[in-house]
Amino acid sequence: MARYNAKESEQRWQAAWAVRDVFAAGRNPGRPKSYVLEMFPYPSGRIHMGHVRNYTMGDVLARFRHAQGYDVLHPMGWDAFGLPAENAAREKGVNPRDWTYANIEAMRSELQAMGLAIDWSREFATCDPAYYSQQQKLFVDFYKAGLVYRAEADVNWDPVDGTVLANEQVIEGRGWRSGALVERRKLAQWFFRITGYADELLAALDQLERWPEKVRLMQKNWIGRSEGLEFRFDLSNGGSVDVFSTRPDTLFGASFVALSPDHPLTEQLAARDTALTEFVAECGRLGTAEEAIETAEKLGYDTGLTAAHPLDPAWKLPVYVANFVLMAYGTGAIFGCPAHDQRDLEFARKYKLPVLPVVIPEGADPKQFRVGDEAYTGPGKLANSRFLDGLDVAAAKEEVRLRLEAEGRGRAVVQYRLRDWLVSRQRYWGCPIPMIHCAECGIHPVPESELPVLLPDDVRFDLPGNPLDHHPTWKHATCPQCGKPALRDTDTLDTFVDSSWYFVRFCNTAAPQPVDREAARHWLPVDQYIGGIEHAILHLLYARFFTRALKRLGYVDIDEPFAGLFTQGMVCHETYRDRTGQWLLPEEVEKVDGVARLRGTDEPVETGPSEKMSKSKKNVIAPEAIIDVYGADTIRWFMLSDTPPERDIEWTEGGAEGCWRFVQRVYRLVTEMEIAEPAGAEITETVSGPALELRRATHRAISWVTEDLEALRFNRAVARIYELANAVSATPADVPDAVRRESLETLVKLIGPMMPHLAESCWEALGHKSLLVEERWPIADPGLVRADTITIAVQVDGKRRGEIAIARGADDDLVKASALALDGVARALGGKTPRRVIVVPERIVNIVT
RNA sequence: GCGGGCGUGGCGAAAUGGUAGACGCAACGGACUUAAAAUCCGUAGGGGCGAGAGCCCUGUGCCGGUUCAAGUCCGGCCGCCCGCACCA
Repeated sequence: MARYNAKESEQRWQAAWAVRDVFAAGRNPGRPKSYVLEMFPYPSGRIHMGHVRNYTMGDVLARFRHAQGYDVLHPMGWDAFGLPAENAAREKGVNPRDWTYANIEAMRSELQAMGLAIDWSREFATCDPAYYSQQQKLFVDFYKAGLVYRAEADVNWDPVDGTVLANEQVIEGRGWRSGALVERRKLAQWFFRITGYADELLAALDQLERWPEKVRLMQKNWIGRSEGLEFRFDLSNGGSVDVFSTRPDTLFGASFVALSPDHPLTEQLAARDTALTEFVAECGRLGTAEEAIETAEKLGYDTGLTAAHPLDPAWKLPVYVANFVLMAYGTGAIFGCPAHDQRDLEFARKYKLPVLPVVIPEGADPKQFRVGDEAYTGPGKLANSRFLDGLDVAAAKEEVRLRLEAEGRGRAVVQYRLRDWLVSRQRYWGCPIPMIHCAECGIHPVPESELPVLLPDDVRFDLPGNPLDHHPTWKHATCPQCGKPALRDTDTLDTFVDSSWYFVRFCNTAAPQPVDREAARHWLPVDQYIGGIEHAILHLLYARFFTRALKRLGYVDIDEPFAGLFTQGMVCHETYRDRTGQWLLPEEVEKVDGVARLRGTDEPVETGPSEKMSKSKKNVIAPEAIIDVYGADTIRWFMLSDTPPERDIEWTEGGAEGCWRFVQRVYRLVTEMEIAEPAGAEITETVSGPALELRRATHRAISWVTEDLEALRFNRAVARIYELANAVSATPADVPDAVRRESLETLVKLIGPMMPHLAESCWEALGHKSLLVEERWPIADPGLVRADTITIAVQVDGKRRGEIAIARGADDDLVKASALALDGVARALGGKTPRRVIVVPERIVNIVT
């Protein structure tokens, strides 16, 4: 029996594709283009199952488009800057660059072993000077266009690692690597002005029709737009404070003003008030951990100041410092209206402040309406509010706005939750920020003629802090303005900057400027982007911002980088523990009659739920090991089968074996069915019976698989292919060879994008000299997709009582008569006369009594 | 708390309002084999009747509704998962 040798075949076909350079992104006049991209990997050292799933899906789409006659751009690169390389340097004494490039080598060969249809000529790593030097040019362009600015900001400072951390690197108030309590520090840092695009980024979400609704919603919430009024309270000390409110209509329900502990006025007051200083420190200690926030009591400190009500200067409100007021949102100060805001209510109850309802729900009596434990936030009519009484909420907001604007005391503003993007990192292994600080004349960009600013190789990692900063010579430069000695910026850019435009660079990786405008115009936007949901906000939002900024600078002419986005699910596996509770690797466990034991022993093993593969729980399977045993096609087929691509998939040994069996089965089908008809023969005769059935199954499969691949429903495409394989297996011997050849060649072509090596071997076994990868996608014959005899169910009162086989397009009366003639129908009717017979053509008959 | 998603056989799952469970995994019965593996054929939601062909009842988290017809639409519960979270 012919056995398919995956290892041999895969190497052979990968070499054949490379020789013909079939995946080079060509540009042929008249052909449509398709840019297929998966999120590029961080070169951690080994590919994992998540990569395999991600790149398999993208590869299927790229190959499918290629077969359909598109010019396909399907590139690969490396998101190669970042902390792990530097940590490896600190821990193992290796150079971050050597470590990174060695990892890239290892991972590239693993990806190549998967047989990906990638244009490797466009490969680059973000740590290549050729890439980051272009990024430095972009940074300078951004700076000149006012898209970059430097400002003092409260940042997360890790005192052990001696660096700023991104918000996502702070876990429960501690640095993710050092475990040290993160401090808040005021530091001068570089920011990208993403908030300038907040409105555009929000509005354009509606146009991203081929994005998951979930991601659009997450971005919408993250941007967090709210409209309101910003206005001034005059204080008893002669000063004033601005507040922001989305509910200015409730102004007559105000009972206090509250400042953030970080508000400048708080600082000013604390300088002369040690009790306040202590209160502020206590607020700081409570931290930002989520549970702390959830359970934290509302705490306030009465400053002793009063604020004059903006609509009645005689009315004085107490001014508190309150722990729940955030400096980072609005103005860092609020007015409290306890009746209509839950937080304000809790605060008012604690400090015995008035709770006056000013919005009365429909039907309630303004004199009777009271607020208990829950603030009323719904609609209603204003009351207890002087000239606002009787207005609805919207009208009252408008009235208050007009009054305060007329007095020059307030203005309508739009607030966003989104903050500007802090891009400075006190780290070595990143793109140096090309700026020079001159003590004499200020901050200047490095002149273009002096770019790139290269990372030095001779750095020490045995000292805490930023290696660039304590390098003996690197930071010393000359001021481009006045020529005096000056200092380089020793910070590097957040690695999310690197990944915000790599997809643009792929259009022409050799361009001497950041973007080859002509190539970018041709290939962009990315038609289908595929990656994990974990990037729903950060990377995808930054890349959207970057694209708009690049457009403003004239580099690209699109607003949105990714026309289609698909977020795939995670790869999971059961977890195992031994008697002492230690995690076990799957290969340390064997199952005998469904009972898990430590391999080669009687030691019982506790099997846990299927969870995302992770090193900490040891429930990982190395793709390399699977490819080694079964080959790349088997692992690819597994990733596409059974589970819808957006859901989490569970890796099982049994499933992998099933896929392997199918690989063998297809090969057997092709090699064992003896076909006299030569390759390329046409079906000339009209066929009937089983031969016609096989032709129908073949063309239905083409139609369905094509639709499913278009919609990225890989699991359904797989099921359709199994159906076709089953139909081919069941073919009687007397079916003409030409028909059998058609079904087998179709099967092979449909499998092509998913299991490309197997498909090439089968194509060859069918007598072809060409490469399957250069063949066109099959086209279904519509006449064969639609059967001319169809089976429809017959119901009596909605219950199925039989079925009839009838010609497509048969007259309703004939359908009705055939249905009524069924034994089962007569039995169910039991002599009753039908009141109605509903015939839905080609669907169903329902007889109603 | 707010927002979103999901509940279908032993498991992963299919199903434009129209025959629920396609397809796969696991399982069971049989064939082939000295034996095993591989392969092939067959069974299979649950319950019942029948020698059998087959027939009947019931079934998509729970309760109700719309409809000739509901896994699918509507209302109300229950459970799980994800995101955000003192955002004024």
